[in-house]
Amino acid sequence: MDNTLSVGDVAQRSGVAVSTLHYYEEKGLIKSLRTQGNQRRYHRSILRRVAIIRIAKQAGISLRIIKSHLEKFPSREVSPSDWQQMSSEWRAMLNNRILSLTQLRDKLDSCIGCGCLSLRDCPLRNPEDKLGEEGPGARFLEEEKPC
Amino acid sequence: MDNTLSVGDVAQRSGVAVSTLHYYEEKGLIKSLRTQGNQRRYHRSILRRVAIIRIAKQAGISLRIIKSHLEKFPSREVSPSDWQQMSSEWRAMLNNRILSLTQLRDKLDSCIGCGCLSLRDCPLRNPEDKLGEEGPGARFLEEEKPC
DNA sequence: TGTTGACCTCAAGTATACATGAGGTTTTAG
DNA sequence: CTAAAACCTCATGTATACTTGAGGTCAACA
Repeated sequence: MDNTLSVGDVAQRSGVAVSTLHYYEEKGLIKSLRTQGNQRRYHRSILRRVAIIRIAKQAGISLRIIKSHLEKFPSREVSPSDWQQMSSEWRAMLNNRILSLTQLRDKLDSCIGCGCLSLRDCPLRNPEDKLGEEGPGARFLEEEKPC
Repeated sequence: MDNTLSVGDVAQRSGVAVSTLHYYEEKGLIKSLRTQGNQRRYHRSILRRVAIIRIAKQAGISLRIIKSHLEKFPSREVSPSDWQQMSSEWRAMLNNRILSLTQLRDKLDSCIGCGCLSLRDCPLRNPEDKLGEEGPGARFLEEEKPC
């Protein structure tokens, strides 16, 4: 009761499992102090950190990316302005994702109209829609006779 | 050249790898006829089917879900009206996803304003935002002192 | 002080969605 | 007809994000 938190405490209060906290630590997203007996103890700021991780995951951001953002604040507590910067970056990622999905949906609509999937003309065939699959995923689609 | 397609043909024309087609077949999303020599041969309608799978995946729909939709048209060719029904169902999923992400983004915005993450009040802490994680994911978050 | 619940590490398992490679067969082009 | 390209199956590997379990230790309460 020395105002540090055990894993169990953090698990309960943050809503993630103990095993998940172990995992995050192993992956370098969070850190812990240890008692004499080697048990994890956390500063209260861990809750903010874990909340950030949860939020980012909800937004579909991978742990790898989240880690790279959090690494800017290794042990130091994440300040409001840090958070502000991170969240505005994530906002951009979210916007991209939303945009892609919206475009896809609208294409779907136009295809409901045409009922075609006539691969040559169907907007859904457009290989430019990558939807967040980064990297050179050079997909090449061949032509197809109209339906 | 009997107007059926080999896996290689389908791979090239649909833009998915041969191993992926094998995988889809194993998982029951697609089917093939076989030559005397046990090689896969596909009807041209496979291209539409694979296109649908690709589109749905882009929308973030899992193969399991895609399969369940495609199972309504086991071997029969997917007709325009089938496609219309599927795509309108997927449109709804897309809309949900877009909505969740948009809400998350807006909450992010309001949190940029407050800079807080004061877990009790922060809208981002709201455990109702499940963002497509179906099932009873009963997350319980404990309270936290405001920042 | 005892014992029970919480905690530790490390290995292995789970699920998704494939890719890769070995070892062997089939098809096709010249 | 022959050789290369394409194909086959089956096993194993990869990446992400964890969970589960074994075997053992620590801490808090009565």
